[in-house]
Amino acid sequence: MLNLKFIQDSPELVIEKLKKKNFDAREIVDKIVDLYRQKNDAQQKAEQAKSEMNKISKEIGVLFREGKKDEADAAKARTSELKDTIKQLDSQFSDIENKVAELQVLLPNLPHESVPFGKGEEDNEIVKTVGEMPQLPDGAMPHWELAQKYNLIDFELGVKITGAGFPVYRGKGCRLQRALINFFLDENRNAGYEEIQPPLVVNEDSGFGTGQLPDKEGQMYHVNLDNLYLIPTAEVPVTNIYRNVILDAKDLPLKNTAYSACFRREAGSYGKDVRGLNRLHQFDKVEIVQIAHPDKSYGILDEMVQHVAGLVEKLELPYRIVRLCGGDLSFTSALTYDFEVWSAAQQKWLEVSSVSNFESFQANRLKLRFRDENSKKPQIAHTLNGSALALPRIVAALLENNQTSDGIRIPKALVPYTGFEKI
RNA sequence: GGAGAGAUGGCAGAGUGGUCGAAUGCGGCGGUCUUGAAAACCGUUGAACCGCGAGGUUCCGGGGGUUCGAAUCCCUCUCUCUCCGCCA
Repeated sequence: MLNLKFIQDSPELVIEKLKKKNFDAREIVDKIVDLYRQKNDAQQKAEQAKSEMNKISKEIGVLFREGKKDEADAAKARTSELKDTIKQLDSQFSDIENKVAELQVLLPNLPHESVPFGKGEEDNEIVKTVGEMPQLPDGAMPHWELAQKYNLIDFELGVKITGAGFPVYRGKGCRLQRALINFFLDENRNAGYEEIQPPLVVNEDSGFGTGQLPDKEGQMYHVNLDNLYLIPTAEVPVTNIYRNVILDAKDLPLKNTAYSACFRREAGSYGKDVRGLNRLHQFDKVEIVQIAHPDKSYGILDEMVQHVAGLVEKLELPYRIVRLCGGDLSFTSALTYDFEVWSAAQQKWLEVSSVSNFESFQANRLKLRFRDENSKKPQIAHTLNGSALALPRIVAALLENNQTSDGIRIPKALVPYTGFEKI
């Protein structure tokens, strides 16, 4: 969420910048500014009254100790009115504060300067395209047919056991999965990321911290009985490691990587692009997360983009990097680069990674701060994350792009992990 | 699932109605000493909000209550730990 003082100080800037996200913030911002003033007013009055009350209470204490009971009782009489006033001002203050907090959470993050204007996908900016699109042999198949032909993935079985979007992998399909996970984790570790194995289920506070709650509740599976949520990405538990933490500036940037299963309800997205591995309710992903000094976060974003590009290149997949336009940018992100790989049989670009700088948006919610030697006060850090990488669409592209008349070729970098060169 | 205990500063751990934002120890930071370091000694060391400032307010798991006054008493919720049972 955006910092209150910042909204108060530059309301027009907030409104102007959010236009790029096609978000009309005027009404909310105006209300916040107005309420903020009221809040401070109530706070000052309440604090003044409390200050007086504290003073009297202390006096009474002294009087009692000196045995001056009568004087003490007289002083007590003076407090009853003050008590009522405090109660009233306090509730007024907290009412306003709650309202402000409710409104504050409705404002999306401000987009970065470089974010292009636009409504949706079609307005995203293609930063670069790398690699050659393969010419497939006659009779080339989409990955769901290949998966069946080589007995790698059974979608029907998943339906039986759970439902659509929960595929069952088997045999070499499983080994390919494990190979990718290990490959990604090793590559990330070599790039300085510490590996984490987080819980796959999180509480409400964690969901709020990274921005899934309260607004996007419908996207997560909810365990009603315990009021816990299945994670939609390892970003949630990993970033929440640092909730309510004050870090030392010299420890920044902090780099973590984690493999996890991810669970997404994907409500409302049925029908389109859900064939095969294109969109699942459960999938595997290796995530990278960084906690950064605000001055460094954009340099780090570039570094993360470079790192992810390296992974895709080692897998020999044609890809492109896309800078999301304002309309396609997520609620929490300031700048996002999507990685899309070419799925040769589907003749489609598939998103396999999303690398974002959230600046202080998540950190504000998380109360994630760091202490600088120069500044006495802790300040809010920046958070970034990206997929490195999400498996299903990588698998889809690998199967489709590398199919030959006598099997599916495994990219060289992956062979030490799979233990076979061909499926 | 049954029974019990507990939640205090970065950590450990005192504190059971008033000068307690909180003893003490460890850790951190600064200094003295030293060629340097260790040890020892001295000092210092939480956060949020309001205010131009002086300063003020709040925070001892969350919420509510009693009281002039609550870390301390009462109610309630949550969480953690221990033992037993079951179990990967």
